[in-house]
Amino acid sequence: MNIGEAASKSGLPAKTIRYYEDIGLIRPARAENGYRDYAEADAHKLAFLARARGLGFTIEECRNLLSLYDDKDRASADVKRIANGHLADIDRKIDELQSMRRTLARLIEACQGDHRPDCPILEELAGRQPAT
Amino acid sequence: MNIGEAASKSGLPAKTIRYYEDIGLIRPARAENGYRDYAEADAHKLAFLARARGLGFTIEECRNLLSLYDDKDRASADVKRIANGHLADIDRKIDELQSMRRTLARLIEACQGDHRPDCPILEELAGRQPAT
DNA sequence: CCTTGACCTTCCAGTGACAGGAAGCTCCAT
DNA sequence: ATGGAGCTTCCTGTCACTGGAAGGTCAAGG
Repeated sequence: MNIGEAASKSGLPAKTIRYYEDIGLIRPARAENGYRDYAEADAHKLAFLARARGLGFTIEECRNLLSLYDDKDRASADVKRIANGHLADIDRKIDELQSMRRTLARLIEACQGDHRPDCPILEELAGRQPAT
Repeated sequence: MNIGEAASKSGLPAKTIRYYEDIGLIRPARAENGYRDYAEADAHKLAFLARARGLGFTIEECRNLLSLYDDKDRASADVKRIANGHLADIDRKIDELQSMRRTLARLIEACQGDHRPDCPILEELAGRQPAT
């Protein structure tokens, strides 16, 4: 199948699929006219990549997951290790965002938001210690 | 003061401070020897930027916040609007991460993580409907 | 047979917010 | 005079794409 069909089957934009080829994630055959020619297995891998990326795995993690997917002698422990690493990344990001959220919400709460210039948000950004 | 001192006062790397100048966030004077020469007010602005970036504001939001900071006739409503927009961004990111987290944690839970190849994580990425 | 338009190809540039490093200048202390 | 720290500019790379230009290919309709 051509890239357009692979794109609609996998849910990835054609541009992205070409990019994945550039970086060596997938290697489709070529038809005589030079068009990329995706087998069903390729389309499955693309959908696999789409789901893995949707869970936030990096491209390198995807590369590793894909090679485990291809390896029928893999150990599930290897997959789990990658997933646990990614889970830890996610937890770190969530913590960071929640910390930002708390501070920001507190400042917004304290700000009148009217026509006057006085603003606790700017004051804190400017370095004034927040009122305890 | 030179860039090194501005860096240690603001907590930003010198590289970052130069970058901020490149994109027009801050415009320090220049000494006769060509060195950047930061006034106290510049150092305060850099610290302001460091805190705003630490709360996750984008550079463009920082640019707007900084111009409000400079504008003694600002309306606090304008600051609050920017902050609320950013809060909404943060909430969206948190939601997305938590959704990833839920799926990932469920898959990790289901995976034995031993020497055998059977792996619910790979199965779901490969498109098998998860057992309900 | 010709045209039209959809689809495909490659290549180049830009995104956000920096970080790393090379080559060279300046300053201060010894 | 010299050594080293600190400063300068400029170029490249990061991550994961996205947009666009210029041009080749294919199937349908006139």
